[in-house]
Amino acid sequence: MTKIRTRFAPSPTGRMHVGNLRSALYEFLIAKHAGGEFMLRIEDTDQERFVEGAVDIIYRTMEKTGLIHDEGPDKDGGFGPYVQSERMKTGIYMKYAQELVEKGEAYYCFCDKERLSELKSEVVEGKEITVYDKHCLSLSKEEVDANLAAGKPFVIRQNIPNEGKTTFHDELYGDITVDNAELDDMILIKSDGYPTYNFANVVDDHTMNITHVVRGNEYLSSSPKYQRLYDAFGWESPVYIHLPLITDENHKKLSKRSGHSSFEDLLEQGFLTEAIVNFIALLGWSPEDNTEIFTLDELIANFDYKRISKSPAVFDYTKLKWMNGEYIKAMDDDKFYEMAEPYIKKSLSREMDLKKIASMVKTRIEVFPDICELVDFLEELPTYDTAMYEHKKMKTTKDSSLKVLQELLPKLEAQDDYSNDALYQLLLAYVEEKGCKNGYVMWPVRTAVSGKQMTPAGATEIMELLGKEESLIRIKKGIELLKNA
RNA sequence: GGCUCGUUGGUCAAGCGGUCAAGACGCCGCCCUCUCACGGCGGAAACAGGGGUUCGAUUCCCCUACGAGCUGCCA
Repeated sequence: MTKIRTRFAPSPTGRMHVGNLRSALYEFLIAKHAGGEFMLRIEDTDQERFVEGAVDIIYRTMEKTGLIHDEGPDKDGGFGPYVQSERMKTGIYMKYAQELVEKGEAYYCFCDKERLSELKSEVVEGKEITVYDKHCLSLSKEEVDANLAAGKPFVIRQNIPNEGKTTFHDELYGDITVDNAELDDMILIKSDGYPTYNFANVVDDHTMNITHVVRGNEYLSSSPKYQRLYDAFGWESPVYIHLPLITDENHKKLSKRSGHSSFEDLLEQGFLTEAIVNFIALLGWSPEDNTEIFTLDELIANFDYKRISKSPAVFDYTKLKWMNGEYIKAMDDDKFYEMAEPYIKKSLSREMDLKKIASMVKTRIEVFPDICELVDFLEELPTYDTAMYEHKKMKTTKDSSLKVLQELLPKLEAQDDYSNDALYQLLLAYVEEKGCKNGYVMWPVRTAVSGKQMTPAGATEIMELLGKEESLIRIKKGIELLKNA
């Protein structure tokens, strides 16, 4: 049995789309699960869409996510070059295209734009659909040579007969058969000399010994054409695994408009790399048991590609957030503090125990930017409505709150130890004295000291952070507000 | 329009002829509690429709509906 070889073959056109990242992940997992090799190939045959720096994004993303390739432009494994524009310079694509021409499986086409536009076309849903009429297939060898000698621009097209059927096999979808008449003579070599994706892909996958071709579902309907190419060359076709689409909440192909279509978008929104990888692994695949949290190594161990789903999956941002929260909660405190610190500092200029704040906030966020709105009240007491003092469950009213705060004020002024424990004891003693519920006094104090309906900490913890001076200022402010209410 | 693929709760999904149709997110309720969160417990919520095949269909086949993808000198 030969070693499994998969490849990730992105086009350097910008950010790393999550669909692409998932393809890379699955390609990596399929290879690694079987102890095989995972290769990176850059498909830059479209010079128009090439984006400067996009290749770096690809490298960076793969390194960050841990999808380490065994071979690629930066790691020669003997199958290079690994960049299609460089492969083109070796003449490989033209050589194979000409082989097909000789076999009658492809032909030179000299039709210009004008002629092409005269072809009968049909407009469906705003899209123009034209089918090439094989006009140049009838050109004689002499005519072709003459045109070539004259330097006439040309493309090379695949010659697909109008009769018969073509079948290919997909591991997930089974055998798929189409009438050849449905397949048009696609272009193999463009007029700029570059191969099209369709052709380069087949030539490269074969010459680079790729055993399993893993790609998005959008290629399913053109696969018969690729199959014909393999057959024409007499090459054994690879194992095909087409992946279900990832869609947005409207069930449309995930696009930039969604705001979270790329890996970089998600990082900017405060997601952890591990959580993102974990989440997208589960978009279209599930393990035998109900496990949902996986490290990359665990994914490698458990990934069985036969369990990949066939139907499209909606990218559920809410669940991603939940999963990110799970990763945050599982993080050790030092690591969490390190990552949380910048966000805490962003909304706090006062001197405070940042570590304490970090630990308070840890179980309350899903994404790091959540921290800001959680701690902002520590910086400055927000303006708040005195209606907040009324709480049914705590049995508090504005009047009762005023009374509690007024009675507590002298005690708090006399108190020097503003540690959480000491403060808590002090308030508890007052509760016992009054014979009321804890909340009856905690609620107004917390409200006065935070100005918020909910906080990531209790009243006394907040006072500890704030310190005596600021705590008293806020409580007095509360009393003022209640008096005027 | 044609072709291809798909269709289990709102979402991710298990299921691969006989189940009270898992689990997770989200939602709701209760408990815990110095508010919220965490944690614990519980709840509502699904096999697109119609024909077959079968003793028996969510599972197999066909049709319809719906959805998506492709139909580029883009990948």
